Amino acid sequence: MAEDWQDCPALGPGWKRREAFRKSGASCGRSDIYYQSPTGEKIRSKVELTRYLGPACDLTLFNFRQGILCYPVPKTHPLPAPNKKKKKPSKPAKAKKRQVGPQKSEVRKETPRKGRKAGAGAAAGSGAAAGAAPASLPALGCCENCGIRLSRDCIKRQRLKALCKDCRAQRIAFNREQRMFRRVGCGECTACLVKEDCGACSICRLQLPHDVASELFCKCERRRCLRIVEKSRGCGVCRGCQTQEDCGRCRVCLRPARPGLKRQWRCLQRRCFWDKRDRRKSGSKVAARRHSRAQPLPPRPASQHPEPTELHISDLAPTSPAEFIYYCVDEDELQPYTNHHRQNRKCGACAACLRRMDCGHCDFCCDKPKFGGSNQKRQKCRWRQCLQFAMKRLLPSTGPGSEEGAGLPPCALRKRPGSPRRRLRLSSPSKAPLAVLTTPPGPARASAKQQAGRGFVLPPPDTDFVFLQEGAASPVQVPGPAAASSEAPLQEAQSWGVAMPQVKQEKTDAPEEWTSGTGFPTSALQPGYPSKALDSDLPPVKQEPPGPAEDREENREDYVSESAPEEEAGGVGTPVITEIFSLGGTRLRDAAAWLPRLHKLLAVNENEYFTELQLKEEIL
DNA sequence: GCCAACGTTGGC
DNA sequence: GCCAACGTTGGC
Repeated sequence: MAEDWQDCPALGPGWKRREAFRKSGASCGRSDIYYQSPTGEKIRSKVELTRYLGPACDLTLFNFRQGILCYPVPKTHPLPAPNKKKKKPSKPAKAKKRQVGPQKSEVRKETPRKGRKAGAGAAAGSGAAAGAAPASLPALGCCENCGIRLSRDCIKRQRLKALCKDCRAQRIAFNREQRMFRRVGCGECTACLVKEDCGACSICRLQLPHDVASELFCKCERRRCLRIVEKSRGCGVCRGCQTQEDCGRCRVCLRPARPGLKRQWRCLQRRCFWDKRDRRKSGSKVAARRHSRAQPLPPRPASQHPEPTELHISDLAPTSPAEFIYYCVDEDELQPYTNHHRQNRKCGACAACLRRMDCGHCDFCCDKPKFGGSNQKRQKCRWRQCLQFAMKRLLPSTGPGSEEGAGLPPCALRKRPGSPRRRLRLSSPSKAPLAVLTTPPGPARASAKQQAGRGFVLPPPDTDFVFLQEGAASPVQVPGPAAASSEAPLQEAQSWGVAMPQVKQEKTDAPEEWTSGTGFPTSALQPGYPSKALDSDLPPVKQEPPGPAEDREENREDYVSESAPEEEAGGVGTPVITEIFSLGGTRLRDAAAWLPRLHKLLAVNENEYFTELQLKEEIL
C-alpha cells in the first residue's frame, strides 16, 4: 500500500511510476510496475498504457518495467527518438475517452449518495443543491481541511478526495487508530487499565467465560477504551467540539424552527470534524466544509480523550450472543478461514464455475475493461461466481453440536472481524440443489432483510423462492412461508442454498412485472424459463460450448445454461450469488421453515415443472 | 452494515 | 507480461 510514486519523465510531466513488491503468496518477491497518469489514471500494464495513450502513440521503445526509453543501438543516425516518447500529444484524446468510465460511475454514485463528487469536480453544477451555504464552500480543488490546493491525484480519488494528502493520511490514521481502540483498546486510559468487570453491564450479564471476554474486543462496558471517539459526542477537542455557540449563519441555524419541536441538528460549526456521520447526514460535504481551509485538522483526539465517564457502549456492545462471539473471536483463530486461498472461492463443479464466459451485462462485467468498463470493481462476473461457495456461507450454524457446525473449523461459524462481508457456512456444500430467493422489486427491498431477532435476517413473508434444482430443467418458485414452523429440522437447510438476487439497487424491476397478491412474478413460473420481463435489446449471452466433462453435467447444469442467460437478458440483471454475501445472514431457523416442504415437494416431483397453482396447493 | 474502490496476488 | 479477481480498506 505504500505508494512511493516516483516521477517518470520518460512518459512526460505528471506521470509517475511505482514498483510494488509482492509481499506474500506464491509470487512473493515479484514486483509489479504501476504507472499513474497526470490525471491520476492507474496503469498496470503496457497494454493498458497503450490503450490509454491511444494507438497513435508508439510504445515499442518504452521499457514498461524500467520506465525508460530504450533506443535501439544507433547504427547510423542517432537522433530519432527523444520526441517519439512524447506521449502527451495523443494522451488528451484518449484520456478524455478514459474519463468516460469514472464519470459514468460518478454519475451513478451521485444519485443515491448525494454525490460526493459534487464537492469538487461537479460542485459548479450541484452548487445549487448545496444552496444554503455557498459562502462557506472551499475553493474548488482545495483541501477541505487545510485549504491547500489539491493535486490532481487527490482530486481524482473519490475517497477523501477533498482532503490533501497529509490531511487524508491523518484522517485515515485516525480511523485506523479508532478501529484499534475499538478492538483492543489503547491500553493506557483508565478504562483499559481496569482489571475487573463491572458485573452489571450488558456484556457481563451474558456471563461469558472470563478468559474469552477479558482480552478481546467485547469487554465489559466499563473497560472499553475511552479513546474511542463516540460519534454523537465528538472528540471534544476539535474546533467544532470546542465551539460553544451556534454560528447563526449555517443552514442548520438558518433552518426555520418548527413550532413545538426542538431543533435536532447541531450547528455546522459545532460539529466534530471526526464525526464521519455528519458528512453524509448533512448531504454532500457541508459538514466537512465547516472545517474548511482556515481550519486545520484538530489535534488528534487520541491524546486527549474524553472524560472517563463517557462510555461508548452503543458503538461496541454486541446485541446478541451471536454478535458477541463474533467480536470475541481471536484473529489467530480466524486464520484458517480468513486466509483461505483465492481459488477456494471456486468449487470448480457448479454451473457458475463451469460457466466460462462472462455475461457481459452484470455490473461486474460492465466494469471490466474488455467490456468498456473502468476496472474499478474488479470482480468476477456475477453469473460465474461459485454457487457452492456462496451456499457454504449462507446458512448459519446452529451451534457446536449441530450438523452445520460439524466438520468445520470453529472459526468458520463465526463472523469475521474486519471483513465487510459476513459469510455463513454450512458443512456440506456437496450435491446441494440450488435455490434462488427472489424478492419483489422496489420497496420490498428495504424490507427484504427483516430483522428476525438477535441480529439475524430473514426474508419478508411475501418473498418468493425460486428453486433451481439440479436435475430439473427449470426453476421452481414458491411463495413465502405463511405459517412456517420454526422448529423444522435444520438439517434440511443443508440441502439448499438460498440466494437473494438483485439486492443491489442499481437496477430495479418494474413493479408490474410482479403479480400482486400472489407475490409471484408473472413470468417466473413459465416452464423452463423463470426470468422476469426480458429486455430484447440485450444481446444473448455468449455461451461457450460445453466440453466433454460438461456434457456429462449437462442436465444438471441446464438450469444455468438456460435460465441464467435469460435472467441476465431479462433485466433481472444481477444474479443471485454474489448477493448472498451481502446478506446480513439468513436465519437458519426461518430458512428451515421453508425448506422441508420444498424439499419434499421437489423430491416427489423431481424433473417436473411446477405451476403456480401446484405450488400453492402443495405448499400452502 | 453495506459496498465502492483498489491494492494485491494467482494464473495463463 | 498481462489480466482476472480476491480480499481489505475506507466512506456512507
